Amino acid sequence: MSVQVRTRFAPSPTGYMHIGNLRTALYAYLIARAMNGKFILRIEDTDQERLVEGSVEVIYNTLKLVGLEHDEGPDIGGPFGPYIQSQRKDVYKEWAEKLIAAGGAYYCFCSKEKLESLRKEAEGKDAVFKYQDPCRELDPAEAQKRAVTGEPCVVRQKIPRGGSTTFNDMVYGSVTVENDTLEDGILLKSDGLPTYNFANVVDDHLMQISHVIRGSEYLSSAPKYNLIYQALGWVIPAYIHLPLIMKAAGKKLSKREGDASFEDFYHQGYLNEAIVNYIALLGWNPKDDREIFSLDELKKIFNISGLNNSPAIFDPDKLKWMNGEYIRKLAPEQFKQLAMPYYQKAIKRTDIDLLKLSKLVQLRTEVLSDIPGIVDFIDTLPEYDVSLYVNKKMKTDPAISLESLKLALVVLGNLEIWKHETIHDALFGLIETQGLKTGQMLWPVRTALSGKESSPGGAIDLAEVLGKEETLGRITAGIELLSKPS
RNA sequence: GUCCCCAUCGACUAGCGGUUAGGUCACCACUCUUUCAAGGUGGCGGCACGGGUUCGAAUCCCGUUGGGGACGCCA
Repeated sequence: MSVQVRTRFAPSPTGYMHIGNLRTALYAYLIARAMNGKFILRIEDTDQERLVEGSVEVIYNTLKLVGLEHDEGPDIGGPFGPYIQSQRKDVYKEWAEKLIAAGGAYYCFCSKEKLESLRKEAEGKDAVFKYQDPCRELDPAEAQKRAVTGEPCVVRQKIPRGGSTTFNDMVYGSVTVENDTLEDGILLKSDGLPTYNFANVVDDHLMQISHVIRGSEYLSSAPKYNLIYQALGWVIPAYIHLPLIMKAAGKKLSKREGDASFEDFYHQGYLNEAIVNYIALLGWNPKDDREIFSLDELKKIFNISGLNNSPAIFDPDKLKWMNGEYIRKLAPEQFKQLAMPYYQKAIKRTDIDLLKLSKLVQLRTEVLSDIPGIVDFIDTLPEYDVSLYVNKKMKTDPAISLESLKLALVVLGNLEIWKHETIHDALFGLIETQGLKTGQMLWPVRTALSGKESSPGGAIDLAEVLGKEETLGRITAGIELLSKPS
């Protein structure tokens, strides 16, 4: 039996693309691709109150940015459309009526206010409100009559009394729940739109979704959905529930708690490839020791058996490391392109060879937003203390440094051609003739040029990038600083 | 409160009855080196606890503890 594998990503347009959501999308996509199936995008906008304008675009943009191309969806259509739930109202109504006819649901005429007050009352008793709906016992024919005449009502699921429901999950195995712990949840709201509980079942069936992939927060309600499938005589899809991604300290990863959306990371200077790679490994592993995977590679090797079932904590440190790996792999020109906006923030001078600079900065960048801090000395020499010239390992102190700088100033001043090689030869010539330790010359020069404890490159690199004039100026400034009586 | 799920280094994880419990991040040391990075080498560090089952348990079962989730006219 070879049924077409079809997976879907079904986000609600309620804001930004959460990292956990993205990972769900990634896995759904990878499972589809690995099994030669289709990946469908469906927008679950049945809660009109939570809609956030522009969030559908965020979803499209994010998926596009990270390369998760869908085969069917609102924007590109497909044989099972519409793919936006708010446009499928009639479909849900039709199936709700069929479900009622099949004995799997009933009309409920209880008011929202009544339920709310009952719920509030229960809260005080340290127990959770479980509603015994009198409408469940209504005569179906009469109930239907009332509904048809326009009396406000909802449709509730009719959970069988007694017994238990078991379902199988490809990650969690077999899960059994006593029916009596389940509630007669609302399937169709009074505004005629379905709740998730109903819409996802109807759409997954109608859109022929073979593998339902979603976060494990749905694990405990999955039996309810199965009851609907059964009542309607539908084939139950394969379930793949995913462990949740948490923040440190056992807190759920959320927008409130910090930077948990894809956009945030993206704007901070994380590369989308690195983000995808990192989250792919949060809850899945390839069974070997490799960790760096492109999306194309993942498409080939992703398999459900590598899925993990315990919650994972999102580790920003490891993401950072991985991002650094991706940055280092970039071609220098590519890096320069990506770094450009950050250079523009920190460097106003126009005489800097940014490609040369990039070669120095690239190795030292983990996140693109590090860049301004790395190159902040380029435009203007920071004020620094004489103590920077003291370095035990380099065997330098202010006195030696002063001598070295004076010598360097002359030799470099005489240089006709200003490039790495000539600067190198000039300085090393000096080191040899003066019998200096390498560091005794190079450390003072590097310090004078950067005014910083550490810099993206050594003395020669910095001199080359800064240019002759600026180099001589900064060395002169260093000499002045060191000549001042302390 | 009720129900469901989970449990290997600080973090991500490999392990699926017999391993010196492996890898990666982080951390530390050393090394390379004209700083810092990057690279190389090494180190630190773990099977939550208690019972079983078994010749033998990280691995199987039960309980405890801890963590997470669900219990909305949210998804």
